Amino acid sequence: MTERPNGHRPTLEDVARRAGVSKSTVSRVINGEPQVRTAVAERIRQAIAELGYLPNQAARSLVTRRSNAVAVVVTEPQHRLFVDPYFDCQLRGIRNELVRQGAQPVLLFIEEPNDYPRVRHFLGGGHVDGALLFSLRTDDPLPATVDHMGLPAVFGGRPAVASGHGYAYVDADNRGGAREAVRHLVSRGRRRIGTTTGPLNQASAIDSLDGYRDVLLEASAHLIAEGDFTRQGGAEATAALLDRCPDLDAIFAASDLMACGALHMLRARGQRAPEDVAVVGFDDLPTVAETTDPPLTTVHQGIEDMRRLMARLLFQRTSGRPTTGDSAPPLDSVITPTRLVVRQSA
Amino acid sequence: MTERPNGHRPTLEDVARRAGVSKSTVSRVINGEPQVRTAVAERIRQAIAELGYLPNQAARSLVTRRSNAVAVVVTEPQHRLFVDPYFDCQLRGIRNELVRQGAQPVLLFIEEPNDYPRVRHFLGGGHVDGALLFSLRTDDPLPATVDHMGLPAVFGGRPAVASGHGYAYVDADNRGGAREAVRHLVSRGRRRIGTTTGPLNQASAIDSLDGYRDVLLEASAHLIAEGDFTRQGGAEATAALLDRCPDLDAIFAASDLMACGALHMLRARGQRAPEDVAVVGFDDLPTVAETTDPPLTTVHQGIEDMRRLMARLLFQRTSGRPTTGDSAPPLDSVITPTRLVVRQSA
DNA sequence: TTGAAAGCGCTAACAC
DNA sequence: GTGTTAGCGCTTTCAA
Repeated sequence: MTERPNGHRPTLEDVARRAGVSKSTVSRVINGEPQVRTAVAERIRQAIAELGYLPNQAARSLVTRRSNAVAVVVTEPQHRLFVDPYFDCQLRGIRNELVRQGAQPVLLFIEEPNDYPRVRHFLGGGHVDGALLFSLRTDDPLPATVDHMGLPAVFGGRPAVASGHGYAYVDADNRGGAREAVRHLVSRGRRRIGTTTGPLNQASAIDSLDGYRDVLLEASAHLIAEGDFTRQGGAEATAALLDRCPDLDAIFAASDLMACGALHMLRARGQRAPEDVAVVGFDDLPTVAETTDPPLTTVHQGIEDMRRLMARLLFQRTSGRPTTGDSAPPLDSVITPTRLVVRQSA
Repeated sequence: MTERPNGHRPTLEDVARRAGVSKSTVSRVINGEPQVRTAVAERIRQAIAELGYLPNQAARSLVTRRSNAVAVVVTEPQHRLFVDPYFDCQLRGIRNELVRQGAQPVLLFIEEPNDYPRVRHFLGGGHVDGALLFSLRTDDPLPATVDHMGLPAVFGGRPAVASGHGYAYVDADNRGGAREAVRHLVSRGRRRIGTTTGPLNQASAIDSLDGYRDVLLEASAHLIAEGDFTRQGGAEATAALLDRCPDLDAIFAASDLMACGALHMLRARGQRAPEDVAVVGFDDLPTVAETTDPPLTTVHQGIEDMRRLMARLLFQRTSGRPTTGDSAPPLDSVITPTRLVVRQSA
C-alpha cells in the first residue's frame, strides 16, 4: 500500500505540505493551469507521484458541479442486450465519442421496475453530468424524471412525450424507411405483404408500422404480427403470418434480427426466399444483413453515427454549463435519414 | 421543470426552510433515523416531494466516504462481450447480488490502453465503494492500481500477482476441472487428445492447460492450439489441430463456445462427433452446452453463483468500513469446485 | 427530539 | 506566480 501520512488517502493538503506550497498551487497544477513556475510544478508533480495522490472527485464536483462522467442508461433486460449486435453497435458509437470528449461512460441497466428509484437517485445525485438513454417504452418514467431534475439528457429514439421539454433525441426516420422498404416490395410485384413489428409500446416500432400502413393503406390486421426485434420473435411472428395468410408473398421485418428469424422460419416451412416470399429487414447491421442466406435487403440507418451524434448533442448541453437548470436549452433533436440497401432477399 | 427557489437544484437547506426545521432534522429523515417526531417527519417528506429534492451525492460522500455504487470493470473488447453468453451470465449474478445489497452497479469497459488512466481516476476518485474486475490479462496493471489506492476489490479469476496483496479473488478450479475432463476422455479410450486453449496470457487459460498436462504428461506441443475462448477461435484452433494430427480422436476445449466451434469445424472436415473425435467443453453455459448438436459434455462451473459470491466478498470488505486503507483486510479468496457433466459429445 | 457548528477535500475569487 | 479565504451541500458530534 501507499504511504498515507495519517492512515487516510492523501489529500491536496498532504501534497501541498510535501511540496512546500499552498493548496491552490497544487490545484492549479492538477488542473493544468499554466501560470505556475515550471520548477514548482515539477516539485508538485513529484509529490503527487510519491504520495500516489488521486483527487477526491466528490470534493471536486461539489464545487465544480461536474463529474466528467456520463451515464448510458439501457432499459432492456440484460440478457437481450448481450446477444443483440445492435447494442454492440450503439455502444461503440457512444463510447468512441464520449471518450473523445474526455468523459467516462458509465453503463446502467434497468431490468425491472425496482431499478428506477435507485437509478433516479444515481442520476440525480450528481454522479454524472448527463445521460444518454435508450430503448424506452412509451410509458417509461425516465424522460419525465430527467427533465424534472434538469439533468441534460439525449434519447436514442423519440420518447413518448416528445415536445415542450428540455431534452433532445436522435432517431432514424423509421417511418420513411419503412415506407421505402414496402414500396420496394410493391415495385417488385409483391401483393400480399405482411409485416413483423417490434414491441408496439416502443415508438420506433409504432413509427415503422405507420410507414408500412402509409403504403398499404388498407392492409388487413392479419398481415401484421407483433414481435420484439429478436430473431426468435421474428421467427414466431413469421409463423403466425404464414398461418394466417398462406399466400403471403413478402415480409417487411422491423429489424434485421427479425428478418433473419423470418428467413429461418420460411425455410422450415418449405418456402424459398425471395422466390416465394421476399423479405426486407431494418437496421443494416453488417454482422447480420451481409451474412444471412440470402443476404438481406434492408433499410440502412447509420446506428453507430447516430449514437455518436447523441453523445455530441449531450456534450453541447453539458459543456460549459454546470448542472444548474437555467433557461431552457435549445431543443435540437435530429431525425437521421435512412436508405434502402438492396441485396438478395427482396 | 421543478420549482427551484433560486435557479439551482434544491438543497437540504431549501427543504429545511420550507419545512420550518433545521438541516440536521431533514438529514435525519432522509437517512431514516428514527428519533424524529412523526408529524415533523411527515412535514419534511412533503417538502421534499414538493421541491423534488434529491440529495447531492458528492456532498454526501464527501463526508460519509461512501457512494453506494460499485464498479464492474470488464477488460475486454466490447464487441466480444456482446456476443458471448458467458458475460451475460456473469453480469446477471453480479447484478442480482449488488442490487440486493442496495448498491448501484456501474459498468466500465476497458478496451484499449488509453482507457486505463481514465478508469483509474474514476476508481480512485471515490465514485465507487469498491470494484469487481474481470478478464484480466496476466500483465494487467489494474490489480496493482486498486491495491495501491486501497480500493476494496474482488477479482473474477486469479490475478497474476496473486498473493501478499489486499485483494481477494474468486476462481473456479480450472486446473482440476480440466484434469477431470481429460481423464474422462482417457477413460473412454481416447488416445490422441488435443486441447484448444484460451489466450495464454490469462490465468484461467494457463490453469486449464496445466490441468490437461497433469493428465497427459508428455503431450506433444502439436496437440495444443491456442484460441481465444470464442466460437470462431475454437474452430480455427481445431482446424490447426486437425491439420497437425489427422488421427486426433478427442479435443478438450477451454470454453463451451470453443467446443461449439470445434463441433462445427469437425463437421466441415467430415469428422463425426463423438464417433471420430470426442469433444469436451468448459463452462456449462445452458444456452450453449444444451443446444449444440450433439449436446456438449462439459465441465460445469456455476458462473452465476461465483459472481454472486464475488459481490458478497466485496460487500464484506466495503461495508461498515469507509475508504480508509486501514489494517490489511482478510484475504479470503475462494476457489470453487467444478464437476463434469456428461452429455453426448464425449 | 431538535438545533448549532464544525468540517469532509476541493476550487475560485481575490489579494499580495 | 502564489497564498488566503470562503464556500460547495451534506453528516455528525455536541448542546440544549
